[in-house]
Amino acid sequence: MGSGYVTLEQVARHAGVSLATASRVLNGSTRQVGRTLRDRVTASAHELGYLANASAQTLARNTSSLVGLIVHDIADPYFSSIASGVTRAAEDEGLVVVLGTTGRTPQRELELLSTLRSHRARAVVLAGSRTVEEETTRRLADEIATFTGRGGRIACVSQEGLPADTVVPDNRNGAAELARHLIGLGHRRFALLAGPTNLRTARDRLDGFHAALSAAGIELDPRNVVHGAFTRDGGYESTRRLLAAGTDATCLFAVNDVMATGAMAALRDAGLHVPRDLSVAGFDDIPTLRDLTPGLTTVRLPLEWMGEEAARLALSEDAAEEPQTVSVSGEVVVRESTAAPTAG
Amino acid sequence: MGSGYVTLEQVARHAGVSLATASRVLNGSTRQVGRTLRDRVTASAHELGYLANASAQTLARNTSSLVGLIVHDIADPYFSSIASGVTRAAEDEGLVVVLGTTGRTPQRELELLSTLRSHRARAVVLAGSRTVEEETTRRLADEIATFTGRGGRIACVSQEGLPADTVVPDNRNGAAELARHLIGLGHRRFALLAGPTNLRTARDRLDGFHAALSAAGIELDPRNVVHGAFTRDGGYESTRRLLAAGTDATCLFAVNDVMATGAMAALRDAGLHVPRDLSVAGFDDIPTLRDLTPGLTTVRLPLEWMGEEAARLALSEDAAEEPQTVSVSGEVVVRESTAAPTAG
DNA sequence: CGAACGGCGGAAAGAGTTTTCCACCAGGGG
DNA sequence: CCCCTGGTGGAAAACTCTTTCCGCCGTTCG
Repeated sequence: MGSGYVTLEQVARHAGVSLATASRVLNGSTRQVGRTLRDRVTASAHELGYLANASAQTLARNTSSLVGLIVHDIADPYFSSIASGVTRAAEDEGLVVVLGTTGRTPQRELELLSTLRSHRARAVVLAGSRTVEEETTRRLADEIATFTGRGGRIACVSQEGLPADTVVPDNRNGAAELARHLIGLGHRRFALLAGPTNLRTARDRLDGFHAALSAAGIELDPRNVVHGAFTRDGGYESTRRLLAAGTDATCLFAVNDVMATGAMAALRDAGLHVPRDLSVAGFDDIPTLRDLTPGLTTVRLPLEWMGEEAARLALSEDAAEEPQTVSVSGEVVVRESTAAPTAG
Repeated sequence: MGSGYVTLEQVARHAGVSLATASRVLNGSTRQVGRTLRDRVTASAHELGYLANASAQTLARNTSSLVGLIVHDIADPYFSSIASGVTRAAEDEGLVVVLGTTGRTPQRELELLSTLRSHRARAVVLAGSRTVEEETTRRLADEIATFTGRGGRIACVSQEGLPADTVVPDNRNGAAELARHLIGLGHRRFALLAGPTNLRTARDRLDGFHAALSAAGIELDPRNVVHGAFTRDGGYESTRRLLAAGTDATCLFAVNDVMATGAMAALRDAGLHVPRDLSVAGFDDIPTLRDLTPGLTTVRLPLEWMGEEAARLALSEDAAEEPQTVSVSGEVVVRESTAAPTAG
């Protein structure tokens, strides 16, 4: 019946053994089966083309081989790098990755988590920065609690403050170190492409940058801080607004690389030369963007590694009582998009 | 027992109805349930926090809500763009995407397909070019036949010749059109970054380009055709070899954008200016690479759309007897990386 | 030499749904 | 007044495995 699928029972019958024995030979590992029967079963299974029904196994074992991966947008190289690490780690363990994309909708994130729960996913990696809004964070925390309460494991990338293991880049220090480097080049007037106001990651990078400026006694003109989408086009748009309003900055810091890319495009379109007219720096060191010219000065994050590490955390058996946090520091990578400000 | 999960039976008992009724209210749609009981059931389900067990449903219904997506490398923007389209289409249907990465190993591709079969995936999208090798293609075709024979559906992106629906870019014509444009600019001596010798996509683009040259009476110096990996680093390396051997070409065509990116980097490192010293063109129009400078002349493929379309094909109910092929044509996009050859 | 034991095979009880069939009830036509 | 019909609820089989428990056999210890 079952649309042509061979069942374990058929294999057992073909081999002349019981269901239990067939199961023990082909899947279960707990108990030994005698050489003779073992061979008969494997031969039958092979001959009939048996393939275990994963759903039935999940149901019977009450644990699946699924690992969830939730990202905002898989086409964004930031997330696809993380995804690459996650899949590598999961596939190493013989697990299967379920990919969900939120499109940056908190509601969708909850739905996905619930779907994964209904599939009894063994673990979930949640990538993508949280907003600072109380309400959605609380609901997400609830959903996470339910998930872990049911025996699932969760790890987050870049989302501190949730009740789960977390791999979190040191955004503040990375941005601060970058700021110090730029100050060292001689810059004093900065413009900031700050991203969305409510995005945690954006805010942390901003804060770190700002703190370093303050420490150096540098004021930041509020008109030089412009908010916009966390995307390439957001960077482009923000930069146009900045230029339209007129700016005295000699250096522009975009809180991520894709925004910086948009900024460079906008500057180019405006006939400005980087770094001669304006220095530009980003954050993340997206691999695909390493070939931009001029090369983008940025803060390198080991994105694939972060994905791998998150997956490892989520899959580790030693369920620590307290959520662990792995902090990863960024490394300032100096390229040609930044230079000393031209005199004047 | 079941690690805290609420079962349908508990809901039924709580609502004072039978299992069948509860199932009909909460999941099945075939039959009507009276208003009173319906409300009681939904109320109980909500109160107890019921969430259906997807594995049990898959088992009982004998069809799952999983859609497989197999790519070579999710960090490659080519694949992540396609993946973005596939996930969008799948999520629109309320389905869940299972992501598998092959690392370009044919063996791994077979394993993944088998895993997806064991999960009773409803459909699979297979992205990534095939090699021209008979043996692996045959085995893949076998596996695909088994899959579809069991009621699954498969669609391929960019892999003609398999027994499945296919979305295939018109690589030959795209490359030919690009060649004609370049010839129109005045180029006569071309160098080709040809990618791996055994990769179907690479070969088709090569052939199309070559055909257009021949049609224009242009000879291609075999020493100007260099093979290498289909990656950014492959492009870099191939270009270095080309330069080391010395070349008289005025225009370099890389069979995909990421190789072209590597080529531009290598040229830059060699102190050559694009397009003054050498024009460069690619293929794909990867979104993330649109901000390179100089802008890369290339052939645009609607990658996300191709992923969506493949998913739609794989999910369409009207299982046509014969595999369908959707051909998508590329559009030459002219940017600054190509120019007329400098006199001399 | 009897009893305890260790190893291995099988029967059967789940795991959580869906779905088929049957039963019941009210209403309408003969 | 009886029978058939249409609508609704329930009992139970099915889906495919895993795993517990039980029984059998041949050893080995006391």
